[in-house]
Amino acid sequence: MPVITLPDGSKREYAQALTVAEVAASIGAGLAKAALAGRVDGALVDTSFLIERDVQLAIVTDKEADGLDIIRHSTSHLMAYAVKELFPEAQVTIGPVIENGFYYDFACQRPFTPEDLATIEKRMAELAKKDFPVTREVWSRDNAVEFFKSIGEHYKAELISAIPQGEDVSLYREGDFVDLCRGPHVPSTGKLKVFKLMKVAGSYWRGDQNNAQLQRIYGTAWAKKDELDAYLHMLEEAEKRDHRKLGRQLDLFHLQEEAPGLVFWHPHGWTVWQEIEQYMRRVYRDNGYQEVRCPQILDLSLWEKSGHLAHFKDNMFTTTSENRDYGVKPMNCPGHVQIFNTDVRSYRDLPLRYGEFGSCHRNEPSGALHGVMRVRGFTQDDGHIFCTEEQISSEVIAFNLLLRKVYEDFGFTNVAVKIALRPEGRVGSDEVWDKAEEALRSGLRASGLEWTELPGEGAFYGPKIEFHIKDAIGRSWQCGTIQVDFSMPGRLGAEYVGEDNSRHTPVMLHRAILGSLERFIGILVENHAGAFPLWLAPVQVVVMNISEAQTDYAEDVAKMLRDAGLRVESDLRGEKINYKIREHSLLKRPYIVVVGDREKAAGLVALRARGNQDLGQMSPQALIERLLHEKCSRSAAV
RNA sequence: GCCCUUGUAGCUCAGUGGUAGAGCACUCCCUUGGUAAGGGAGAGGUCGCGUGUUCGAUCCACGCCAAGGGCACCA
Repeated sequence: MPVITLPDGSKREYAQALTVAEVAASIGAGLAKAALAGRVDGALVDTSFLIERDVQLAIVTDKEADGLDIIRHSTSHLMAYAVKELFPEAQVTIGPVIENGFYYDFACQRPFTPEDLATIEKRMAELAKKDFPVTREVWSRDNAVEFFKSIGEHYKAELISAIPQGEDVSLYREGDFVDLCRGPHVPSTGKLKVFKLMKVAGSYWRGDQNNAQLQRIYGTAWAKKDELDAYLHMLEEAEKRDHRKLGRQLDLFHLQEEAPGLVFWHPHGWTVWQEIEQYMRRVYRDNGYQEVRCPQILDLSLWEKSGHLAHFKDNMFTTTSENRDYGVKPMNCPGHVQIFNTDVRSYRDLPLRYGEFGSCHRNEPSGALHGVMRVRGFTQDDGHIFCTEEQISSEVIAFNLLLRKVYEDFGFTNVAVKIALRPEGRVGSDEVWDKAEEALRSGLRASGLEWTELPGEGAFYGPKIEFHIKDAIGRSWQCGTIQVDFSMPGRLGAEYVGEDNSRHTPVMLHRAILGSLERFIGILVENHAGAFPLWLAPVQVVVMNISEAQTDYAEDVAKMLRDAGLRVESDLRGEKINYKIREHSLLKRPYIVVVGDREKAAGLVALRARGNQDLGQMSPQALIERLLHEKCSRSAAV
């Protein structure tokens, strides 16, 4: 007779086998009502699961992450049910849980419109209200295939056919709807109360663009209404800090039809860029890199040799002159190798590090473009380290440290590390890949970092470590990378003379900290919602007069600040002080200096900081000291 | 590249088969005001581009371009 151990350690003995739901009911009516599923010896099961032996059991409710996932999963089935009722010709495929919600992919001739979403959502609410029991059935694989074929669900039949013969599959039934699913699901549709369909999109069957195009409907689902509201509010906030919107509002950059994926940097945006570039230039200098600059176009034969042409022909811009074909540089590495090759290098020269603010062009697919985050013309803080195999580990360790320091200076501390391993299409033998992958792992181990591994995601010439940073609203972006490359130096004829006085091929490490300047600035804009820390702010302080009588004094103050190296704007227009303050506050200027008769008479300034902070009066010298200190510390407002 | 949606003034957006409208921004005038919008006047648009249907197209149809949301891709 089963003895059930609950999460608090208490044990309950029952006279006979019983379901999770019955255990919940025996504990209390409230819990019985809240029960969405059970966790039996760590495995999630339906509330209908029959317990026949001694187990550890937890009743899963919407208070925990697993419960919410089950709600989301069941909501995706509910949506499929509604779609099948409204559009019987649609075929169902898969409908997994994702962050904050779920989606379901349908094969359907008729495209779903935004209006359809409202209709589907309404039907879902009706079906939920009917509180259909959601029941689990176990079928043999072959019967299931037969069944789905018979009801015209060919995608489902294909999915089940992939399951090994002889295995059973589970089907879930709610009302008139049956779907293949591993489960578990909520006990009845009435548990699904808080959901919203978000958008329709295209997708591919099994994620392969050679397959049929499906229609995906995304939805979000929550345990409580206020959680949904909070989520929708968060999305609104995210929209407000969209870099494309802020880029226009703050006059940082623009894009236009004639130059898809190419950025026009305006004076304010370029100021931010320059500040970052100068900072990174110091990083190069202080860490043993020599800055270089290579041609924008190179004879196609070089890209053939490097292997880039074979892999990325369709994504390269080319140009022709006097019967010669050139490739616009999509990468800086071959250029750096050319510089390396201009001299006989000794093992004593290694590691040799080159850095470049490398302007690259890649003809990205039109659908991939996204503001300044994914563009066709971009600039990498690209560096290449020529070294020996033995030096890889120490270089990886040093790079790690450096990257963290840089990210911290920009206000990013949440860094996720991933290793992308050998892809299917690659150059080099398996032994070389083994060596390269292990070199990266050992570098991370030595740095004391944790990482996750991404099989198949590496570059064609080598594995890479990727550094992803999280912005202020929790989105993750890949920025930094370091990649081991045993192939390209050999392909491009790079050599050094070793201690043994014979020639060797160096290892090449490709590395970038920011990734692309364009993307990094986009992330910075969104992370700070346009309110740049003082050292990056395009305009650091605005000086304004209250009336014409203080124009000269305001100009004097502005000059003092400018002479101290600060980026100053003065606003001496004959507008009311309220109006001017509002305008510059909306532009997120860090500091506003106001001078009226009182300040002029006393030789002082009144200081106002971003976020409605009145910092009172002070002398221009004290102001300068304060701002210079904050600027150098790179911290947010002191 | 694929699917869906969108494209009207500098920006945000209304609108109509009979060659267009608001708010903000802009220019000028009045106001010289002490910490987030003072008042008045004015200027500003080949309605993304092209072809077709029509007596007539910004509106309808088709094609193209670009953007947005996804998918696929990302050296």
